[in-house]
Amino acid sequence: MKNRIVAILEKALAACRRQGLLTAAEAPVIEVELTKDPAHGDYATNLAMILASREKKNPRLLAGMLSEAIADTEGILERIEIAGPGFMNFSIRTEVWVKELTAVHAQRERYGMMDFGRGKKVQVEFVSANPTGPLHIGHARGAVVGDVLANLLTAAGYAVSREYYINDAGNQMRNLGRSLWYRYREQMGQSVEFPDGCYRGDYMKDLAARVIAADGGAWLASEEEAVITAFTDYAAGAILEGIKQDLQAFGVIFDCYFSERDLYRDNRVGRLLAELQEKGFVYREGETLWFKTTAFGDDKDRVVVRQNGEPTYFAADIAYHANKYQRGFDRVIDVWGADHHGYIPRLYAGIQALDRSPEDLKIVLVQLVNLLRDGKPVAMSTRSGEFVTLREVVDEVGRDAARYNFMMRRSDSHLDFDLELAKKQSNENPVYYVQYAHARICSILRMAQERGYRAPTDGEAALRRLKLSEEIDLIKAVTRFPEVMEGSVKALEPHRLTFYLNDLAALLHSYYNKNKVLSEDQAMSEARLYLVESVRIVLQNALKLLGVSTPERM
RNA sequence: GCGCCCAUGGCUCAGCUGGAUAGAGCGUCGGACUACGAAUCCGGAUGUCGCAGGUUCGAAUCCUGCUGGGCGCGCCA
Repeated sequence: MKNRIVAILEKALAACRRQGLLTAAEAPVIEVELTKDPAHGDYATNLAMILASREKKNPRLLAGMLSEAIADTEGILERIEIAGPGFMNFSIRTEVWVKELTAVHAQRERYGMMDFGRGKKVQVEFVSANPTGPLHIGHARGAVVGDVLANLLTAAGYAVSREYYINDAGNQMRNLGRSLWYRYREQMGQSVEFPDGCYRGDYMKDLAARVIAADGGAWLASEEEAVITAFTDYAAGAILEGIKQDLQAFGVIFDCYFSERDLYRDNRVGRLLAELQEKGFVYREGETLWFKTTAFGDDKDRVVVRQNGEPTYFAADIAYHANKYQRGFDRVIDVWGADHHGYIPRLYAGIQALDRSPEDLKIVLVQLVNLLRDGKPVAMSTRSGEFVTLREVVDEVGRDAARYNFMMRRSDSHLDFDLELAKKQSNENPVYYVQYAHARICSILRMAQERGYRAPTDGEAALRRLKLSEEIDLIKAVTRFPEVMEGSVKALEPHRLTFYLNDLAALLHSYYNKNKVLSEDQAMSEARLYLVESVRIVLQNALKLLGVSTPERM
C-alpha cells in the first residue's frame, strides 16, 4: 500500500517538473509513512517540506500544487489533506483496505515473504563458541539472533547458510585437554592441584568418567604430552557434540561447522599472509609480521605472526573470511558478543586488503545477557563451572518463551534475564499473549466449522460488511506485515517482529472482546471469519520466523 | 589516557533512520465472565526523552562539550 502511494506521488512530482512548476535540479527521494494519529489519515508524506527548502517556496503551497497534480487512476484515495507545516495526508478508501486481505489469503504462508534478495548467497555466522564447555545462557541470545536473522534473510529471498566457526586451534584447546587430564588423574585416585586456567565444571568430571569407563587407567602409563593431545581431541569432540544437541533442542540447526584447524591444514593462513605481504599490507619487524590495519582506519597496526613464528588468531580470521568469500558468499554477516567490538576495525581492514567492499561484511553485536536470580546477579564463568546452561533454560523456561524473550530487545542493548522470574511468570510471558491470540482464532474457526460457516473464498461482496473502525485498524495492522518484514531485514533488526506481533495480538484481543465474530448473521460472520483468518496467517508466518510454535489450543 | 555502545514514566524497554499531542509491557488504582476461551478486555494516574549549547520549517533522533553507566584497548582467543 505504501508503495502505491509512493508511485502516485512520483507521477505527480514528475508531472510538476515537466510543467516547469519545479525547478530544482534533482528530484527528492519520496518518503511515505504510516500516521500515528488517525486524524492525519492513513499515510503521510513530508515531500512538500523537503521541496520547500530546495525550491525556496512555501511548503503548503507546494503541497497544494502536488495534490492538484495527483492522478489517482486506481481510485484508492478517499481524500488528500494538507496539514500542519505542509504534510500531505492520504486517506485510503475503506473498500481498498478490505481488498488488501485477499493478498493474505492468496499467498497464505508466503504472505510477507519477499524476493529482493534475488538468490544472493549470504552467510550468517553465529554462536561460534569455543568447544570448551556447554553453551550457557549468554550464547543463547546470540543463537536466537543469528537464527532469526537467517530466517528473515531467507524470507527476503536470499540463499542463506548458517555457520558455526569452531575455534579449535588455540591455547584454550590445550587447556581443555590438560583439564581433562587432571580430572582423569584425580578420579584415578591421584591427588592433583588444578593449575590456573583449567576448566573445572562438572561436565569435565563426566568426561573423565567416560574415559575411565572406556580405557580404565591405561593413560596413566603414557607420556603426558601425548595424553594431552589425545584428550584435547576427545574433549573438544565430545563437547561439540553436546553443543550441537543443545542447539537442536533450541531449534537452531547449522548448515556448516567450520573448523579453525582446517585453515592451517593446507597452509591457507601462510599463503594468505604471503599474498598480503606482496600487496604491501604486511611488513616485517624482526621475526614479527605486522598487518598495516592503520591503512584502513584502525588505531594501530596488528601482529599477524608472533615473534615465535606462530600466527595470531587475527591472521586465521582474515584467512577465514577470505575463505568465506571464496566459497561464493556475496555477503557475510557475523554475529558477535558486544565485548568483541574493539576487533571490528581490524577485521574490516582485513577484508578491504582482500579487495572486498566494507558493504560485504556486516557485524551484528549482541550484548551479553545479565543473568539474575530473584533480582540478584549470578556470576558466571566457564572455567569455574558456575553457569546456567542453554539446556537448562530450554528445559525450565521452554523453547518458545526463551526464544521470544531474547527477541524482545534490540540485540545491542543489555538484557536482564531473571531465571526465577522467567519460570514463575511463564504464564504472563508476552509470548503467550501472542500465542493465545492464535489459539483463540483457531478456536473460533473450529466453532465456525461446527456451525457450518465458511470464510468466503474470493469474497469481495461479502467483505463489504467489514467497515468498523476496529476492523479497518486490524486490516491495516495485518497488511503492514510486509513492510515490517522489509524494515526488519534491511536493518537486521529481528526484534521489530516481536513488537509488531504484540501490536497485532493486542488489536485482535481487543476486537474479540468488543465484537462477536460468530453470530446469527451468517454473511457477517463469514466476513469476520475471513478477517480473523488473515490475522492468524500473519501471526503464524511471523512466529515461524521467530522459531516459536503456533498452538491451536493452550 | 584513547575508542565503541548506552542514558526515554516507579521498573524493563520501543520509538519505523529528522516529523505532527513521545508509546508499550510489568507495577499501581478502578471496572468487565449465564459470553466465539478472563493466559483476555476497558478506563485512570505517572515524563525537563541525563545536562548545556548548536544545526532547521521541525530534534528523543543529527553535531559539539559535559555528567553518569557498560565494554574494549595483548605477540590471548
